[in-house]
Amino acid sequence: MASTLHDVARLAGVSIKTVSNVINDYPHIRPATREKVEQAIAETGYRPNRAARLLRSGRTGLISLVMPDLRNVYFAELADDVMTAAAAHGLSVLIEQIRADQGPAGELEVVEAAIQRGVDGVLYSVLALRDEDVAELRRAPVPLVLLGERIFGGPTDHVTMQNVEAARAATEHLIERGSTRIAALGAHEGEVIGSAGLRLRGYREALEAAGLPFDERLVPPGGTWFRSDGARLMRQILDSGVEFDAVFAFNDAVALGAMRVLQEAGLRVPHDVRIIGFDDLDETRYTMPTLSTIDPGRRLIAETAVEFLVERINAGEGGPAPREVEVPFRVVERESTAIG
Amino acid sequence: MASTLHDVARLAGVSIKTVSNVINDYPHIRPATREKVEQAIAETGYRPNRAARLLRSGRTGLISLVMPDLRNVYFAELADDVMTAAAAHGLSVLIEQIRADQGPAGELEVVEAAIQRGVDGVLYSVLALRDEDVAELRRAPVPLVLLGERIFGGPTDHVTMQNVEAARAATEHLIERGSTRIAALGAHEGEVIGSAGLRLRGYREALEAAGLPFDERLVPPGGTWFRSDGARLMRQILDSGVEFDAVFAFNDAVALGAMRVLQEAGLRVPHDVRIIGFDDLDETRYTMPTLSTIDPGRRLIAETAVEFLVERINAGEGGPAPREVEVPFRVVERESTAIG
DNA sequence: CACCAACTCTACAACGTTGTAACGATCCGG
DNA sequence: CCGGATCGTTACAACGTTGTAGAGTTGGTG
Repeated sequence: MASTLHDVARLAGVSIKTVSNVINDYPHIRPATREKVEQAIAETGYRPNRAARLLRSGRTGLISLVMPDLRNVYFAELADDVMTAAAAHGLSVLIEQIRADQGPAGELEVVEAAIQRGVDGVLYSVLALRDEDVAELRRAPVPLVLLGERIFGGPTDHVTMQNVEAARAATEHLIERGSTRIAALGAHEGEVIGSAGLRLRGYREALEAAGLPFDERLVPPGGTWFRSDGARLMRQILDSGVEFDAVFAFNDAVALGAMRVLQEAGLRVPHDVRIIGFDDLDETRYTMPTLSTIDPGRRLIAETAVEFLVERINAGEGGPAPREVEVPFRVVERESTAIG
Repeated sequence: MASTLHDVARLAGVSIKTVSNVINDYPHIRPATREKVEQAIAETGYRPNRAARLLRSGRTGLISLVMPDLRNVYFAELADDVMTAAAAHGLSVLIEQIRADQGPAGELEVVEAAIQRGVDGVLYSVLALRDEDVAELRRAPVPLVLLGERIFGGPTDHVTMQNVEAARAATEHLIERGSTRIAALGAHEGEVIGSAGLRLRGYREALEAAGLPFDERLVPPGGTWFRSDGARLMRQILDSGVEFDAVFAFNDAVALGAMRVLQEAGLRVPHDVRIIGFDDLDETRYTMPTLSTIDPGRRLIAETAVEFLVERINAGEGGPAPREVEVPFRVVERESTAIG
């Protein structure tokens, strides 16, 4: 059985409060007493009971991270970044996964369940939530910070990447190198405020700015952004016979799936088709060829979001007005978009 | 402010204990009372306080999963499987990461910290722990189940893959196809009971059985099994000029890093060099060429481990003697080891 | 030397929950 | 219709910790 303050106090011949004071560095303690207590602590192997501490302070030391499937490497890396940032604040992370097939209602349920778990706060990387669902979040009884999507004027803090600008930059990167028929892989039909919608917008903006036409046949909708989706969509385009000389994939996994299909079809990257992804996953440095991509500032997103959440937790009810932060992105040029 | 049993009790006009009884499905409650209480719970938005529960009863509905870096795709997929299995038992999973540079002492600290969090049990996927450290685990005050490594006669339940046998089968797979100079990537110098040591043993057994010599130059030590390690080790072998016609990588990430370097060097897979990995990651189906690998039975490992842990948690102090389970593996043949 | 301030320590009450023991009410068999 | 068993509910204590209030001691000042 683990020892408690009582055991230590008995052994040291003082009250439990004095032991507590020693542990919490209360200033007014005679050196002799402190030493006695410290010896008793060492002797009993006392460790403070976390549950009791938390009960007293009303905290759990736990935050939830609600996000899509960990099998998606981007989110695994995000989870890693969040856990590292949380650990720096002494927090543990409870991960709750959203499945793509749940839809907005199911997704809100997961968030709800995460809150029910009894955590100090929730980080929420939106997957399918729509603008009109956001109001639901207002009722959350714990601090909530959104990651990764852009929802304007929401009731919560919000840390996001520059989806539109980055997608535009990726597309421009291809255009600058001479590509004019650029396929976009990963669009979701009808979606506007999700990553898919925003990246599609960036893509269209770049085309427009360059005076290039938008061709629906180059933007087949559908997919959950796994490698297999990239492969499927690429095959679909090849089979359709539509002409193209570059690919902007909405994430790296899709890009890699697509690249595989291109190579299988005898097309050379970047000679016949240039391709750029989005996310800057570790593995994009080791593929054949290496993949150009967008570094969306994932680590900074994680750190900022945890920072905000901790602030909100400490602030209690009040706190600053909802903040909206966009972290900077970077175009990472590698072999898959080289000229020639 | 979050509501408590007192608030609910006041609203429902009963004692707090009755509310507690309703929540914990105590059988003897009048339907009318139950309904009153449930309505009050809904009205107040009451959520049990985890810390108080833990303090009183020692249960939290939380288990820890201590494991290496999520960036390692194998572990991300394992975490997913564990979370799915845990959810089926109504448990939430707290993930704690071990860093490779922490060493055994740091690793035990993470396990210790995980226990301190106040969880009902711990799943522990060993990274650097050595045989002599295992004794430390005996003192764990909560049930603990080990995953993935083989440590004989430990004090805990243990669910593992057939590292030696699978590695041997992978090597034999290459030998059967005519390879005789097989490089092994991912060995850790001096390690014996970790995955690296066991897979190395399987490799050596296969060579021996086939009457092939063991050549140290084909087994460069070092690495944390990321893609970059595979690339580095492969480059090292190429630079050394030693002859080889096949590669057995100790995991898929290493295999993919190595494959990239081979192709860069103008070697064709499988024509010039055959290559097989280990883990059966999703992406091995989409690389160019597709990667032959070992399916180590990851999902079954996760399910079995959670099963064992739940049993131990419910059994309390006693329970069955420590169990040792090995799940079956499978050689997955793809393009990278084709003949010709 | 009286008195106030600072120092050192302690008793007690909470935090929110659940186990224990016990209460009155109801039901059943004889 | 009485006595014991069961039902439905409650008061109280306890889990291990920390905040509050205050007691006793020491030291310095007028």
